[in-house]
Amino acid sequence: MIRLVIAEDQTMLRDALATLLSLENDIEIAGSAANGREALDLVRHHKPHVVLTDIEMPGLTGLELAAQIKRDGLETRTLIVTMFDRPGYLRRALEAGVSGYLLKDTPSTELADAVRRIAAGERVLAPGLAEQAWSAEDPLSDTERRLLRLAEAGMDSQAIADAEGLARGTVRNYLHNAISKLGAGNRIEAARLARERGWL
Amino acid sequence: MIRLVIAEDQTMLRDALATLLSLENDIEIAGSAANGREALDLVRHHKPHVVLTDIEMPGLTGLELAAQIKRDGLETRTLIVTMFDRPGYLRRALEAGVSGYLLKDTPSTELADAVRRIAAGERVLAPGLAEQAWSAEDPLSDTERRLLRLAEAGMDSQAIADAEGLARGTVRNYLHNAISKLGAGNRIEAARLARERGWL
DNA sequence: GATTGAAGATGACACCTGTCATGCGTGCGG
DNA sequence: CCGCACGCATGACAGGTGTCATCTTCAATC
Repeated sequence: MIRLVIAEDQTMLRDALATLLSLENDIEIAGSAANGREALDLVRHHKPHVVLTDIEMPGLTGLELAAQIKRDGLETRTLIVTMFDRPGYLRRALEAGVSGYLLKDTPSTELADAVRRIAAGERVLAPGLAEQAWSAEDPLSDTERRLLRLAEAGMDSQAIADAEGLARGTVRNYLHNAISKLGAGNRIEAARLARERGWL
Repeated sequence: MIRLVIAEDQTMLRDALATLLSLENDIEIAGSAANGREALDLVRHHKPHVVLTDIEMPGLTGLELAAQIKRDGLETRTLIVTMFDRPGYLRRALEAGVSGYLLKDTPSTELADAVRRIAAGERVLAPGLAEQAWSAEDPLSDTERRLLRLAEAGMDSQAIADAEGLARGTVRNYLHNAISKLGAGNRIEAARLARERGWL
């Protein structure tokens, strides 16, 4: 019997997946969580064989959840199920030590099978994503990424500088670096490109 | 027996919902589609009592699907299930003549009930969204909306002017109008605000 | 036919951005 | 210890942006 914890912030999908998987004879749902923090508590308490998790969740992302489970030294393996086929995400997922990475447009019939294979110690990757994973390294530094996110929200250089305790000119330097690394023409395009590639 | 067609572009959620709802004794899945065009074909062919559809789908959106069903004079009622609680969406949905509007973080247990009530001719709205619907009218003109979308992608005023056959100054005037209507500080913030409210 | 109003254009001004050269500390490997 | 990269800052310049007053068309309306 495979013990499974589900973490997914969309209630409807979470419920549906739980119902679906509980129909399998060899899978038992130990619990389901609407955010990463709850999921971590459930994993620590139930020590399931597999945790099936979304990436983008309030509080703690699925990637951070996976990393924390590793750090705790738990045996629980992580299966990421996400909407995004952005190259950067898969790379960061593998670095976080996940055992599987599927897209939300995988047929649900393959899901139970993926859970079984992961419980058995195999690695399951969405087909066609494997090579793409190492295609382009994320060129952004942490600071560039952080400032780009603020710029994306519409803050001007001065506002970003105030928020980050930097000088206005320094903010523009960082954004300039990000823009040129990404081959963009301005901060808006840079943010868009970075987001498309999963670097934001 | 309620005949139901499902339209949802995420395979996993589509499958899961179909499985879930087919467990109900009084509901029968006549078909499921991954985009609006397919859904329209299925509806025209099967004439189901209810079509459960996402909004954002490739090709034909759920709102356009609902409007087309009305135009065809079919009896099929539409139930929108979407991620977004943007006020503009609900307003446009009601204008398109839908019978129900639920969010994807509704518990899936309420879904079958919503389908039944819609089949019975009732109207089902996500709680708390009802009043919000008419809260803020979309203040943007079509041109402002179009130019704002281009600006959002990172194009500068000159590039937008070239693309739209306008003068650079005119583009800036339109964006200025959009910015001030939305109470934003610049075009980036304006685009973000408009998108959050469902006006883009 | 005169009036009104919307859509688009122009020009001017202050301010913001992108770019680049340069300077200053701090820490780290040789 | 020296050098040197790195993070951060400064100043300057060209070009982009936000704002506003004003003008021209052109179609709708009275």
